[in-house]
Amino acid sequence: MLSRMVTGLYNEAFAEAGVTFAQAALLMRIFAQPGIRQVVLSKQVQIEKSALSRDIQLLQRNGWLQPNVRDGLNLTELGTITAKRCHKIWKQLNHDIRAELGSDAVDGLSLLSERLTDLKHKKP
Amino acid sequence: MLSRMVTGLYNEAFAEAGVTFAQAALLMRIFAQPGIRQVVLSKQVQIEKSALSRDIQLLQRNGWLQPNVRDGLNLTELGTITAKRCHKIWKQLNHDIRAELGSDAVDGLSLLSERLTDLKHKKP
DNA sequence: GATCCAAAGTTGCATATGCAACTTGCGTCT
DNA sequence: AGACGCAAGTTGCATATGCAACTTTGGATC
Repeated sequence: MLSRMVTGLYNEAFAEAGVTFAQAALLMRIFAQPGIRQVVLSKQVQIEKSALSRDIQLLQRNGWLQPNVRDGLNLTELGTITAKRCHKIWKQLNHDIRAELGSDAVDGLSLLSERLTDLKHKKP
Repeated sequence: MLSRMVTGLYNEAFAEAGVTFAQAALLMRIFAQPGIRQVVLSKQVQIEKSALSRDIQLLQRNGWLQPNVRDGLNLTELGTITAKRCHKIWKQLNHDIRAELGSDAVDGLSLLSERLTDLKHKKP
């Protein structure tokens, strides 16, 4: 479906930096919020805590995260470099996508995302 | 991210019929196009052939698909019933979602999807 | 008819994800 | 201090997915 196509595009772009899309998103957020806890992060990215836990372990294995994970997440130097690289790719990618698909379509997605998040906060 | 939320919603709805969102989509398509080949289906739903092959095996294990898969996919009676049930849920769900998120947002998604598909056809 | 090829399908290996059950650790309450 | 409990994290089990390598199969060629 749709998400498969989008994810495919993004993964392709980030492959250059040796990371997947999901990993890139995490790296950038940890970069922006050093010492963040898994619970908080999992809410931000809407990933189940167990899934996140595993993604984190993967980042660790790749040498991007400092070991003592349970007291907050912190990047290694290598991780920091990678995060910065990801951010550059990310900006470029967003730019390209707006160009290719049209700003209106992209904004539509953001709108949808907001409304969904609102729902989540009201309903459950 | 976004797709996680959406997928979550859809899975929740289809859980009632004992199927996941992905499985429901396949069942409905096979219902609409009996005897369809995996290659064709994989293009329609934009799933890699290997992933599809496994999804198909799963449908078989659940007793929804007839065994001789390599000569075209056909539902069993049970599968047909399930597919119909899925279709009902699907219609309901789309209706609800338009109501909750607004038709404009949903239409925006469709637009995006079209443009992406166009891209796929031009580029590669 | 035997051979060989390209397309279809499957399998090995890896990531990403969710739910439910379990573990751990820290703080509270008595 | 000691027992208890909740919140954070982890682990078991399952689906969903992609890429690359392999197998199978139905035809086309000769």
